[in-house]
Amino acid sequence: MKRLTLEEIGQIAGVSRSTVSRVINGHPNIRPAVRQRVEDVIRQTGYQPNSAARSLASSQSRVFGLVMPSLMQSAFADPYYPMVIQAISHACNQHDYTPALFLFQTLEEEEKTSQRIVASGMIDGLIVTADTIESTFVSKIQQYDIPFVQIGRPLQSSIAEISYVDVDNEAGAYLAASHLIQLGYRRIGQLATAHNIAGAHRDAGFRQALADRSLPVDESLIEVSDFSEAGGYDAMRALLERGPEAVFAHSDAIALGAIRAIRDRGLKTPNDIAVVGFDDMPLAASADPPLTTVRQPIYRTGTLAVETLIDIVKTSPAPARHIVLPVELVIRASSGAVN
Amino acid sequence: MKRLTLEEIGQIAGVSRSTVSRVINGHPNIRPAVRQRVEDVIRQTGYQPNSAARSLASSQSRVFGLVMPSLMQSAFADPYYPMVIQAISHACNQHDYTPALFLFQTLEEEEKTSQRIVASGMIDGLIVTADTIESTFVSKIQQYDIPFVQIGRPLQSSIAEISYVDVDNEAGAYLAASHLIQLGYRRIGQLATAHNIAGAHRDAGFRQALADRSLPVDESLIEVSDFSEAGGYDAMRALLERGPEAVFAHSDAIALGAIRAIRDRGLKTPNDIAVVGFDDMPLAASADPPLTTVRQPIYRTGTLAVETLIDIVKTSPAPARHIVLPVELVIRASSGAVN
DNA sequence: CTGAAAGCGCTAACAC
DNA sequence: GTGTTAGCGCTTTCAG
Repeated sequence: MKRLTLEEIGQIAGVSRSTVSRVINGHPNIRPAVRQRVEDVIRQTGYQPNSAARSLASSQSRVFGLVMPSLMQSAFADPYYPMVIQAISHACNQHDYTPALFLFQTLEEEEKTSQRIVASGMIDGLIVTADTIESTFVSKIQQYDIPFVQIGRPLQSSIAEISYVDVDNEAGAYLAASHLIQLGYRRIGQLATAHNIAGAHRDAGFRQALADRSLPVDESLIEVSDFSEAGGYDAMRALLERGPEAVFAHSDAIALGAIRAIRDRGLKTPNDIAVVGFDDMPLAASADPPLTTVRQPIYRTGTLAVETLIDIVKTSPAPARHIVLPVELVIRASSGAVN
Repeated sequence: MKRLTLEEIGQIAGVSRSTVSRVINGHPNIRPAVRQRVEDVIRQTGYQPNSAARSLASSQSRVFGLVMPSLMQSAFADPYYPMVIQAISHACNQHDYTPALFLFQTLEEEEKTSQRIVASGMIDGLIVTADTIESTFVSKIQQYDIPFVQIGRPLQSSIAEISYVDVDNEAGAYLAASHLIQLGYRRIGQLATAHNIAGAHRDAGFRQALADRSLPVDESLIEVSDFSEAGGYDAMRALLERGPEAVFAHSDAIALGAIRAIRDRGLKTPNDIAVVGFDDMPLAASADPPLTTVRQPIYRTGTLAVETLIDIVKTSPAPARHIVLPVELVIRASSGAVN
């Protein structure tokens, strides 16, 4: 079962290799009868073009890199990334692209590997999830002329020239905080995430909601957490000392940790302290109590990242694309709005 | 900043392209002075060989495919897969391989995409996590002559010719059950996973432990669950009707769900019902109560899968490699062995 | 509308 | 030890 070549397919079909190539690549101007014949041979032989030869001749690999820079390992505990990855994988399959995965655990690994991949022509474009403020990865790849889209919003300083797909974190936080305010809570805390841009936006939305009702922000009611359940637990324990009536958590995992901390303290959610999360992960609905949360379209984010990248690759050079997806508030029991 | 070629590097260094190629590929028999000169030029220019040309000439892509066949989406909720992926990614980076990710949500997607990748020569080898008994993916790729290793044990029927990396599920379950028996529990239940080979092995180990103490297995104390926390919750609720004194759960997520079900029923772990899990995920230690569980080396599994595959690719054709990693019982509060 | 021919950038005999 | 040369299998002008 030796692998066939274009030439051989041509021989069988009685045409030249150029014609076979044209058929495969969907060129117009092929006599229908010929096209038919060639397609039949391809189907019968199960022929698949050699991808290395294709890349070499066309300087297109049809491979996208999916990059998650340093320190993502912990974040991997959050189901957010698995979900994005699934979406990206599916979209790539759909469009005959192959997603290559690059996770970096150290800066050294990032340096060495990224150098290898961007310069070897192995990759047509990059999807980067670089939400950490400190990450320098994006500014590094900007120097190469490889197309890329970022998931999450870039730093303000370079936002104009970078394509991204993000959700409206600010509006989501605004919704969450407004909801709590409307329910009558006043001492509203925040379990916030630092070092990431989404967190900054959520914080801004939160503050805006309070400001719009002329409510002061009590800085002592803001605790910083990582994205884990355990982080939320610890942060909430600290916050408990200062007697908040309600908290807005920057992720569902954090919110779940907070609820556990509240329970461990002998208090109840939402009766004693109301909780709102962010994400609307599957477990939010089945939590105890079910979690009021800001739903963000995670899967759609991944899909759009791929589609945007394809678009950029196709029309490059192109102006940067900026996509911000809407979010919605899902009201459940944990905020005290429903029994 | 046009991309350089071997030829040009050779020109700069004053040697032929072959010599440069030899230097890059670490051939012996190069005059040290020449090697030095060439390496300097490469470093200074930041030259990276074109990977398509390399693949074409050498028929080696240095890309591995990481395949997760159908129905994995739900399993993705389990932190097991993210952890394996991280390990694989890291090991690939280490060895200058690129991991390409293939998740399949439908059989059709699996069919189309796998056909494309195995036949196009884009991939040197495959790492397959096909633990579902029903999966036909492995038997399909066996027909191509592409090297692959499976994570988890293959079906008995084809185990001889397939390379795999697995953990000793049977021994782990045996350890868990024996632990409970030694603590004096007799009505020991199981929250089992169906349709997967690891689950079958864990079930076997569980039964063996009982058999070795001449204890009967009460089939009514075995409930089937999926791998999620919610699944464990539901299964435990059902099991509660039949009054088990202890349960062995097939994963930590399931165990956590079970503990929640026990608590919701107004009972306590381990006082009323002891619980043992499997995996030793990070959250097992911080659970309430901390979870007694069987620790399996997930990260190591991924690393070994890559290293085994590299070994196979290098020495192909080669006899199948069978690696079974040991597990250990981690005793914490949930089994009632420590206060 | 189709074929011939010239590469794409590299590896690997084969010479010397 | 190092250079010369012939492909790897495809895309893409250029003819006709």
